[in-house]
Amino acid sequence: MKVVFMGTPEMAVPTLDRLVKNGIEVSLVVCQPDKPKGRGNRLQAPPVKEFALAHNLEVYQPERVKNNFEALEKIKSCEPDFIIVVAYGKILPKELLEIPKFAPINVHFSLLPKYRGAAPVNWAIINGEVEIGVTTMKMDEGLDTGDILLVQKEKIMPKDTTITLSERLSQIGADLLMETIFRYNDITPIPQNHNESSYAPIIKKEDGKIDFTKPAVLIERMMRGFVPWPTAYGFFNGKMVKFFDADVVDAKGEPGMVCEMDKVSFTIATGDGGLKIKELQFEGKNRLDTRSFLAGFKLIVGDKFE
RNA sequence: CGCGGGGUAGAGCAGUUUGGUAGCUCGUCGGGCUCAUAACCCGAAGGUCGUAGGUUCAAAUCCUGCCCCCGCAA
Repeated sequence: MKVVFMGTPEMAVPTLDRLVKNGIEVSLVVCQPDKPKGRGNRLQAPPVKEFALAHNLEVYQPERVKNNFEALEKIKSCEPDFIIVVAYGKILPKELLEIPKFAPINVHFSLLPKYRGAAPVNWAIINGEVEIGVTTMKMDEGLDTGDILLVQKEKIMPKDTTITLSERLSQIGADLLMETIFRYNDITPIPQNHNESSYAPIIKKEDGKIDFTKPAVLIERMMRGFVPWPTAYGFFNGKMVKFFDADVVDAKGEPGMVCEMDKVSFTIATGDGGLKIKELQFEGKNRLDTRSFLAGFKLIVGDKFE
């Protein structure tokens, strides 16, 4: 069996790894171009590229795939049985989807038709869902609208973050994809019920900004759903503060105000309930547990986060 | 050379502007107290102040190179 793999971030790596380990011929790995990242704006290779290079797979990083004759020809020349797409990052044109002998297959990290789009894991956590999953589908031209092949559900645990949940889902996705292509001829594609669809739009920096007049339960979910980026953040004396972990507790007070404090923790009042902070990070500082933070920071009851 | 903050005891910080005794809140160890506590009291150990040079009678502090960490922007 011969495939072309298209994917970019960490979450796509386990599936590629599984393909290689199962002896599938991956004749081409397509991912987004290296982008300037971090301090110094150095170019950084996406995780899929790192993996591919480490396993001597050919890597191709077109700026765009739409109206890109070269890209089409390059993929076509591989004569793939399947094109496997896991979090590639771009909508793929019809001409590309028609290339593989059997089908273009997408591994999507939600229970379709719910949470179509770029950030299903983040939004599922933020919305307080108790269940998510992985769906493999036969791709069409729409955004995650293709016919469903296989589905695997997964529980969202109370302290799950996008990171912990993504790790699990990416492994589940790898298994599910293998099963999908091995059993492809026995699987009957099921059209999605488009009336029940919902979208998980791409996350913006601003989405992570905490509004302390909102309920504590929602803010706590933001802390888990917006990692590793943009994180749930607020401000203190003009400095950005990121919050990573908190317990929802009973508390009353002006939203944003520190309403309770001891030597190891402090509680911020919100529009409904309080947040007993357990882990946070001030701009320019390291990420700290609250106990360490309070050892060196003179915080008092009445101080206000915005 | 994209912008900025930082590296001081096991942790988190102050001290650097104005060079001159190593400080704070914890933790650790020993002892005491209490029905009890991430409580309180007494005592102790623990530092080549990131690193390499330079200036100086004297450097955590001033100058230069290098290493590492973090926030922003993209």
